[in-house]
Amino acid sequence: METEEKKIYTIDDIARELGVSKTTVSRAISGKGRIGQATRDRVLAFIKEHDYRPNVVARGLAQRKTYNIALLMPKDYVATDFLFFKDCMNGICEVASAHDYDIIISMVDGEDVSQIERLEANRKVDGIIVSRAVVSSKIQKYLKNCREPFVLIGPTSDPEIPFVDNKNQEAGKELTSILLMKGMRHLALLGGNESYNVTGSRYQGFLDAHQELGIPVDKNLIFMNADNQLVISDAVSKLYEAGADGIVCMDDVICSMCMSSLREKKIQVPMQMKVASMYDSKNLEYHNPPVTSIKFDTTGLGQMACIKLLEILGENPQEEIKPLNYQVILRESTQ
Amino acid sequence: METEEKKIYTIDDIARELGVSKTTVSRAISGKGRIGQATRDRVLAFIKEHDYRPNVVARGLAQRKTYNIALLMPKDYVATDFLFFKDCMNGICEVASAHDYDIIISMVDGEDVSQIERLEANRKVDGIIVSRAVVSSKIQKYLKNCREPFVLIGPTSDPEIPFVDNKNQEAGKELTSILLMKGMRHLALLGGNESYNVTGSRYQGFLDAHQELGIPVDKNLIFMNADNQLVISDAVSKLYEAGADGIVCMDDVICSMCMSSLREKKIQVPMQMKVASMYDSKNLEYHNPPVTSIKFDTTGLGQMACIKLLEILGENPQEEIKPLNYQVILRESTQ
DNA sequence: CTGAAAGCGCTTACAG
DNA sequence: CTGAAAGCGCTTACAG
Repeated sequence: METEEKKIYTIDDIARELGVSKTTVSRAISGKGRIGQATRDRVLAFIKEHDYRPNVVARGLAQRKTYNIALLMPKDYVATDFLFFKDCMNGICEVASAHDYDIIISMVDGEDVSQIERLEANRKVDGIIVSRAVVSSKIQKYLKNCREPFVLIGPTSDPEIPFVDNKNQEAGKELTSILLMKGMRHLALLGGNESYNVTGSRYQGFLDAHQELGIPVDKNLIFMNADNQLVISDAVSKLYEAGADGIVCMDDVICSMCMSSLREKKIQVPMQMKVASMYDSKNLEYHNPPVTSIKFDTTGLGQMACIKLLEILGENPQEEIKPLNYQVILRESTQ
Repeated sequence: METEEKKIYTIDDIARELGVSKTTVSRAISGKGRIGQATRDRVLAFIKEHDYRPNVVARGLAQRKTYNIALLMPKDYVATDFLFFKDCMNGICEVASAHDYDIIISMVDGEDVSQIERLEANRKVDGIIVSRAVVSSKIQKYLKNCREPFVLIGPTSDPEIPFVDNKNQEAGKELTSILLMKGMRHLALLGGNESYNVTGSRYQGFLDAHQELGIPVDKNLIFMNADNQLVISDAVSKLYEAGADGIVCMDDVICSMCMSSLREKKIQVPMQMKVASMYDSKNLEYHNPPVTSIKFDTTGLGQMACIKLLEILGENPQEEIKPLNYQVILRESTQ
């Protein structure tokens, strides 16, 4: 009686074959509404036997949901961020699919909001996850006027915006503490752009460690907005002359530039200068020498972002909200 | 009269306000079916004025389409592939959104087909693009039994499967030929992971060039699975001692690691050793010296994959089907 | 050229 | 506990 090798059942087919109403079938599947145990079992058995899967799109239309989540990614990003995005996406997809949501990706070109407009107009998603590096204040402002709920990955200064972020301050403190405990007394800091929140958090962690151990911070060894080779090269010369015994870099890119400055100036690492980074990347692992750094749980970050969004969407994610954690990895550069 | 600041119109609202039937509105929008010019203009004007956008999900349900395309990505991939996936995704998304399709990503873990099963069961996509590195024969077989149409990015030996691919073998042959014609006679090869198809194609290109020019290949200079700094460093020492006069690296990451090994060992490029890469990246361009390599049009590859799938889905992509090409860029490293 | 009606495959008050 | 009916927002034969 089947037309093809494998018939796709609808809820109507099932209702007819079982001699019940489709209301009943729907209830057996969703678990909502009262239904007799016997009836439910019959329906469920039939469904299992015939491998019936409800049409998610039709359900979505009736419920005014899509079961899709958009992930905003930057159209262009530097190689260093690759690991971050991959791990993050894995985390997001994992929890999304566990809740039968799918991820629609949208590539955002700089501050161009046209792709976001399109997303909103098409109404194919229930919410948006905005990944780090897409988050400019212009984009944030645009999103707030959107009707779509959203979650940011990365810091935000706007208290109304839900976000998830790494424990930058705690991690920065821990890394710094370890260096201090290893005996360094004149730590320099190469900080990133001060307009980023993450810069502030990491800086604070650096200060916290000094304070806790009662070791003074030498302000002359602190260089913020060190986001290009020239500034860094200059800073490295100065801090070396000022007698620094170690350099804490706020991220892997700064650290790479710092390492090549040191190489250029023939300052030996770790003999003449220790180096550590507050953000890990494969690069640092393979540097010569390998660089001590903090490894964040990026997959976990993606998971948390998705969980948070699902909560906003009214789902009840069963996943435990584990605090995001990190590891300090001590490599040759601080030995 | 509006409940919210911005009312979302449905096709019913428009029909009512305009005193026509929703059939008419639908026709004005879709352009299908006969409709008077005057009526159409009225409808279109109203739509524009009120910024009406049809509900894509509802349309999909009626048309039995989803306007979604799945992109299968490997859950884990090495750094080497990062640029490839990014560019590819950009190309795919570009074409897709020009045709009002969205991309749903699905992370495939090795040969685990459960994510593909889920995609199929949920019926949220009209077709699938399978990116390189996901394509195992097991996955191919599974997909052929799926009801979803699909296109592969990367090579396949199955003539029934639609695919797009870079001309890896031809390009590898061309690059190698040029080096041989420049007089090198002892070319070493640093190859990637042998489980990837692309590794085989590039290796074959390397062999083809030698064969065509009647120059023997020295098997002692061939190192496969050279995907980390240690292996590469070791290989570089060996091939140098074995008298190699040039190194062909299968991709940009291998090449970067190769270059830093050479620098460490104080082997001068290009004086003592020529270096070339079978896959370009910004890195290589900015290396010191800049490295000769093959530049593929990866964005174009993604575009073609999407165009091909859209054709299979019965769309009429206006994009021109330009043959995928590559450039050999000769830089200082082989001079 | 235009419209009433049925349908896509579900959900969900409402009534019994 | 169960079902008939209306509805989600569209499309598309069919009839005029």
